[in-house]
Amino acid sequence: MKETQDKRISSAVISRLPRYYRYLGELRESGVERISSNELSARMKVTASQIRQDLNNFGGFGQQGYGYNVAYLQQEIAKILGIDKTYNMIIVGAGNLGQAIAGYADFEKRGFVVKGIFDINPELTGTMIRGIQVRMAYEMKDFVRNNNIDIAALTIPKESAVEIASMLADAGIKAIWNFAHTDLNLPKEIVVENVHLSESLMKLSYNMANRLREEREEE
Amino acid sequence: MKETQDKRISSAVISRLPRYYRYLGELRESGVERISSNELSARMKVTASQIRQDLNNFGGFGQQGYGYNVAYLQQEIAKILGIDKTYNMIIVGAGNLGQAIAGYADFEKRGFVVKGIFDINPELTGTMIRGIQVRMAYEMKDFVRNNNIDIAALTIPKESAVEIASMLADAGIKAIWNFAHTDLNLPKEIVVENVHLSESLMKLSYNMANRLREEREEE
DNA sequence: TAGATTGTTAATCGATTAACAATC
DNA sequence: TAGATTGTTAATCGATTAACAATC
Repeated sequence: MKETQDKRISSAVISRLPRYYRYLGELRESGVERISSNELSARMKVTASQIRQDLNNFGGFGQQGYGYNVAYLQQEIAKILGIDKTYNMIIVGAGNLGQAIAGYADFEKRGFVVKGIFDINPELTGTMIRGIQVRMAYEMKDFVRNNNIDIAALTIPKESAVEIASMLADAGIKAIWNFAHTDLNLPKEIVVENVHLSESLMKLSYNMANRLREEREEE
Repeated sequence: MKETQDKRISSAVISRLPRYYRYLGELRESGVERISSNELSARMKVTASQIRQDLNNFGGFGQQGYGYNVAYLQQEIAKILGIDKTYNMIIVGAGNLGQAIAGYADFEKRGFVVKGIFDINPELTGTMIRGIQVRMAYEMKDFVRNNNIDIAALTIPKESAVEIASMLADAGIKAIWNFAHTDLNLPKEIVVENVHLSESLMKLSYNMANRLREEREEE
C-alpha cells in the first residue's frame, strides 16, 4: 500500500528526478525492460544507494531480486514531477530567447502548451511565431485571467521583470519560469524557477579558472 | 596575508558566488559603499553566517567593526570567478537559442567574446548574426585550433551533441556550455556546465504540483 | 575607549553512503 | 530453494547555523 508522501522532499532530490526520467527514457527507447539500481548507478555515475533512497521518498517502485521495471518507473516519476498533465503557458518577450522557448516548450515537451507570446514592440503585434500569435503586453493580464494560464516564461530585461511578474501574480498565474537576471519578489504561493544564464556562465568560468589552477599545482 | 586557497571549494559555495556578485553590483550602482554581512543577509535572504563562511573560503575581504567595501568585494569575487579575464567563445548551432546566447554573451558580459557561430545548414554560410559570421560546421575544428577558442556553447540537438563535444575536446577546447539535452562524456580536464532547460521546467512542474498538494492538505 | 562586525571555531542539522534484513 | 536486489535503518560525511573571541 503506497503512503501519501508527507515529509518535505529536499530540493536536491527533486533536482535529480528529471535526470532519472531522462535516463529511463533512453533505456526504454533502446528496449531495456528492467534495470537494477546498480546498473543504473553505473550509467548515471551516482551511487546505487542514492537512487534507492531518492525513489523511496515517494514509494517502493521496485521489486526485490528483480530491480525496477523501466517503463513503469519512468511513468511513476512523470507523475511525481507532474508532467503527466498539461499546462497552459505564455511567453513574455518575443526575442530570440522567447522564440527559442516557444519552439522548445511546444515541441520538446507535449505537456506545456504555449497559448500566447507577448511583447511591448507594437510592430510585432499579430505576427505569428511557430503558429502562435504575438500579442501586446497590455493585453497580458486579461489573457492570463481568461485563458487559464498556469505558467509564464519571462524572457525580458531585468528592469521590467519584477513589475511584470507582480502583475502576473495578481492575474492569478501559478508559476513563473524566470530568465530575467533578477530575483522576483512574489507571494510564496507562486512557484518561481530561475534560469540565470549569466550565473551559469560564471560557474563555468570559475571551474575553468580553477581547473587551470589545479593543473599548475600538479606540475 | 592572504593564503592561496588549497582545500576544494564545494559547488554549493560556487553556485552562490554569482548571486553575491549580482547583489554587490546592484548595491554599487545605487551608491552603497559599505555593507555588513547582516544587511546583505536581509536583502539576499540567506544567513549572515553563510555569507561570512562562503567568503572566508577565499580570504578575509572585510574589516571588523566596518563590514565589507562593496566595490572591493565585488572586484574580488570577480577575480575568484575568473570573470576579470576575457575568453574566446564560439556558438555551435545558429538557431534561436544560439542567437540569443550570441547576443547575450557579447553584450551582457564583456568578458566572453563570441568569435564565431557554426551551423550545419549551408544556407546560413556567410550570414551575419549580431556582427558575427556564421560558418560551416566542418570548419569548426580548425577554427578552434587557430583562434584560441576557450569555450563552446552547444545549442544543438542531443543526437549530434556528444560527437561534436568530443571533436571540440580533440581540438583543445577548455570548456563546454552545454544546452543539449544529454550528458556529455568528456575527459575530466574539460569543464562542462550544463543548462538543461527541460529539467528546469520539470522542477517547476514538480513544485507547482506540490504547491497545490500542500494547499489541499492545509484546507 | 566602546561599539560594531568580522573571521573562525564549535554545534547542529541534513544529505549521502554503507550495511543488511526482508522478500521477490 | 538459492540468488539477487530492494527497502530501510544506521553510520558517516559535509554543509549550514550559532556563538564568540579577535580586532578594527
